[in-house]
Amino acid sequence: MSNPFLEVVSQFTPLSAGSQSALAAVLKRLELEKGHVLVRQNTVCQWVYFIEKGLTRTYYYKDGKDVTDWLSAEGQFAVSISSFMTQQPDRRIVELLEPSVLWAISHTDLENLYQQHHDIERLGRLLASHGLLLVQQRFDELHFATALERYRNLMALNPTLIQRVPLGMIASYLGMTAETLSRMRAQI
Amino acid sequence: MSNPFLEVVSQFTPLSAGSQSALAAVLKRLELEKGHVLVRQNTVCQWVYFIEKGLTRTYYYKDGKDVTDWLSAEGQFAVSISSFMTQQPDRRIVELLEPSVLWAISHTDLENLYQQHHDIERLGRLLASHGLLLVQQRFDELHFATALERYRNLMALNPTLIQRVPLGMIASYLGMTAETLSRMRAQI
DNA sequence: TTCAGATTTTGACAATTATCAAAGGATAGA
DNA sequence: TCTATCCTTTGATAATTGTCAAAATCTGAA
Repeated sequence: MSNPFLEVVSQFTPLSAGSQSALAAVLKRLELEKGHVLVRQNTVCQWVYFIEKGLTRTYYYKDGKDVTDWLSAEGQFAVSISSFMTQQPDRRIVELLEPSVLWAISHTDLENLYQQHHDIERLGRLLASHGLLLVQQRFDELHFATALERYRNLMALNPTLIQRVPLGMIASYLGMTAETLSRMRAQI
Repeated sequence: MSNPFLEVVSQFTPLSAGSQSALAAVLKRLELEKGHVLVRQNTVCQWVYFIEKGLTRTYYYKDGKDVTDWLSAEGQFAVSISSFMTQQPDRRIVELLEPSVLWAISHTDLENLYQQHHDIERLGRLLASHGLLLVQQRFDELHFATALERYRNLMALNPTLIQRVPLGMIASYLGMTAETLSRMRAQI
């Protein structure tokens, strides 16, 4: 199994040879430069992207201010979740923070695969469940943690992100201003 | 289709007659009094509950303080999500805020149904996806909204909750203290 | 109906975090 | 190498929200 996407997802559930080749047949490999926009504002997200190499940021504008919603790196997925799931436009923008190698599947292809392969439908369920847990973890962190606790948490769980992503975006990701994060970093 | 659970879930995806009866065969109807604990602290959540009538609260203790994580009413589900999905103990407690009529499915039964019925696996995927959207909505709200915005949002989206749930729990659900919510309510 | 206990409100004050502004550093292209 | 631009830091101040305490109100059981 030479495809990194198949390697990662088969850790969620084993896939039959047929399902693997059906998936491989619709996967598109992309090499894109830093700054490339995967999903434009207020459009329908038609693709889900698996990151072989690189880094993506999902963000939106709230009252004119740039809010970093999500960051994804190697082995993870980048997508405007609500838009992909509902096939409705969404304010979320997905862009590359680094030159990246991605594997893309279209919504249409994925729906067809779900219809035809029970094990791929299962994979979809497990990936959605896993995504739910990730969002819940971030929600918990925001729910009653101080700015310092949130920063410490990120340092513990994902220290490399702090080196790869500009401070202002990390701050926004953590729900605080760049000034607050800068001060926190100074006093640790 | 006289089962309220089947009526609601069939809005996500149509189920074959066989899948419907297989689901009906493992569903257990429960009538429980207010205050009943569905999921105890630090135990594995073995059941997912569909609410025909009533109201549940999911909460946990953070630094000795009671944090209301989620509220579910008629037509929704109550579960300690991460515990149910991972089958690991979790700090979340699920209790009834009102006398309730519930339909329960065990994790084991559900896994078997997923194996045997592609359309139930699909239902699971769609319910997980839908849950993901709900958590994401709450996350967005917490991310860069003020306490007043969050309260207004709840009044707009779910005004009945405010009448059915004690103020202190609503405040915690919204990520603020009871005093702050009380003051907000006074000045509107 | 009455009362004990729980919940909500109000007040005074403190802590946290945001905002605005300006200075200091880093970075990439000419 | 130089410079324009962007990013980060620092300072002063303001706004928001939390904490602690006490009073007011509500609720349910005897």
